[in-house]
Amino acid sequence: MPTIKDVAELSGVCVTTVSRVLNKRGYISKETYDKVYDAMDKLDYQPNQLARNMFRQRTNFIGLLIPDISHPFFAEMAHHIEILLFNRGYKMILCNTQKNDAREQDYLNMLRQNKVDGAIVGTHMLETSDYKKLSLPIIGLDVFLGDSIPTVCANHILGGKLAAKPFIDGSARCVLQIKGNHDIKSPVWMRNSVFASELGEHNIRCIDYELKENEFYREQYYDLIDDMLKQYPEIDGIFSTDAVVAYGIKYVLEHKKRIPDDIMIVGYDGVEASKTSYPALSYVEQPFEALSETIVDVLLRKIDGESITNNITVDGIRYVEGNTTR
Amino acid sequence: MPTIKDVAELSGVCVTTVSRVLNKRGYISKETYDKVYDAMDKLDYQPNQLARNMFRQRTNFIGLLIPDISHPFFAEMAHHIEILLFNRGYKMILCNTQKNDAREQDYLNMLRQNKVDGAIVGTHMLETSDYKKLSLPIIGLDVFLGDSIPTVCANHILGGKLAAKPFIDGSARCVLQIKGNHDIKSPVWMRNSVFASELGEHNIRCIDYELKENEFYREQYYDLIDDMLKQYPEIDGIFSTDAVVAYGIKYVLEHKKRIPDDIMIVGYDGVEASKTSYPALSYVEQPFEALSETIVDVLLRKIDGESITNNITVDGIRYVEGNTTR
DNA sequence: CCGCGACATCTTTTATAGTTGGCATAATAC
DNA sequence: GTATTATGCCAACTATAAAAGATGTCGCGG
Repeated sequence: MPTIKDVAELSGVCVTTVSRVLNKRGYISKETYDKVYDAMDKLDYQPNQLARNMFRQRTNFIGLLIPDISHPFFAEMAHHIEILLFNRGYKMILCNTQKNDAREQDYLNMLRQNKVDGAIVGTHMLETSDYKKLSLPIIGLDVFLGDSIPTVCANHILGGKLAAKPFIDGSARCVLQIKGNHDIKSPVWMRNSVFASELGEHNIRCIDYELKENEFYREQYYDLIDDMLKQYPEIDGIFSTDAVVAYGIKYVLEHKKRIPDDIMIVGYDGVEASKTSYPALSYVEQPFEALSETIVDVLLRKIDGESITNNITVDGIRYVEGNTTR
Repeated sequence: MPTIKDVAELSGVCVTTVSRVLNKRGYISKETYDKVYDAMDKLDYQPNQLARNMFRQRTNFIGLLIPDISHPFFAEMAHHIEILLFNRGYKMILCNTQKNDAREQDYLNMLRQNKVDGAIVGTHMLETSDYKKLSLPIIGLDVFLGDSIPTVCANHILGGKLAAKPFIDGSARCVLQIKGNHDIKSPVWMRNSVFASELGEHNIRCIDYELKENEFYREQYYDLIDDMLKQYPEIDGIFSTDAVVAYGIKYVLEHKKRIPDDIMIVGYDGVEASKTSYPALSYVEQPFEALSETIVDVLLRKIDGESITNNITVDGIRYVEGNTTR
């Protein structure tokens, strides 16, 4: 690989002059400029970013720490975030923690050692103090990581209300709510409590099932729904994320119950699965683009030195009516 | 951020000794070793990888170049690849090209400039020469990138045969095959030609539709199926990737046709969608784990200097019988 | 026509944070 | 007395950036 030195030699100037041509700094004569560019073309020279980064003390790398990229919610977020970061000159290091705290710690150390400029964190098994001491611009995606770290999330209070309404309007009597594992401190659980209390106000029974920490493998969702519906045959509604209710629809249809007549189903998120289901799923859609824009915007502002510590709720969550509700 | 110098001062030894402790090189007494580690703990010291990488001339970074992480096939591959890379001490830079050649070129330049040790490429809009001149260990994931770059893929010839069999066994008469855009040089198209010729041998008509270059937005699949089924009402079978046939099932059910009695459907890939569909999809499953293992293994061997240029077909593709075939 | 400042152009030097090799210098062990 | 262990010191090295310095040219006033 040619270095700036090779370019300097070939074009007959000193290294600094080449550097100044590259960075458009100081005075350069047209003649020198052309000579340098000719040499760079001839050598197919690409400046070494490692050296640049070392000097500049910044890398334009951003870490994305999530439990699992194969989960559609995170894949969708990663998709949008990557586009926005790319457009603003940043590169993304993908870190899947697999909900494993050792991996999470390893990745955090790696990110520090590699001097990433910032991180977007959508998981945490570690203590908030572990994040605080990173002294790195961080944004929490749907997770609380401590006082000084802003959390960006959709309006999950409204989300919970929107999800409850079709069950209320459709006169449900007993709704199964399958929730994520609440050991993680996250604003998304708001939707679960709001959902339950909204139902309660209308005297609709709400059966809560909280997924265990290791119950995030999606193959387990089907069996879980089987268990719950056998234990509570009176259930006539299911509310959970798209990924879970996708198995719910399959289960209900396979057991010859009618949707929405016998059982109503409402999803949360608005990923691919909600668009391909038949009957068409009624779901609460998260504002993926707005979330991503806010996250990237706030993170880059933090990187540029702005002090932002307050949590941010992004508007745009909405209910999409399908045929799984009455 | 503390540097190796700070650690040296606090522990009362010289920088060289700290470096020796860090890299387990030369003679170090237990006493010094402990002193240095104490100081590192106190300072919360993390070695600067930029400086290390610069000296070592390698970064342990791998670029993953794919069209779109929100596509379930790539999300699933990325998931497995990331785990394998992490376990072997490598980090992943995620590069979504969005099937845009300018972005692809930008990303390739970035990867060179940042001195990644290698790349896994699952897309290409550029010329093979653009990849060749990178002089970087690269593995093609389901794409041909030129003579010197090995391509890893599943056995798509067998895949095509497996996909055709249920249509033959179920006495289909006219099958719609929706194919990806063939402008990209890829071994996956083998399945399409094998599929068509297998059907041909049994006098089953095969209507091919090739997606246009810009027709990879999944929202368009539904309308496309609508068009095709209206144009050819005699169609009694559909074969395409899971992502496409997910919309196919929805469409067929919405139009009150019966699956598999009126229309048989077979998917390809074996992503999440194939597991949640009702009726349960019959599909050809790609060996995601074996593919990922081979890709990572071959790439890391190339990085370690082995010369590997031959393409590799991974075994393990199989047909999973569901209820969308007779 | 000379002196001086302003400006253009390019070079020298130092810095980024770590690794490594060579060599010097002890102390300890056998 | 010599081999081994342990550590320090210095310089060279990775590829680039930038502050400071050197040199040259030009215009203008005296």
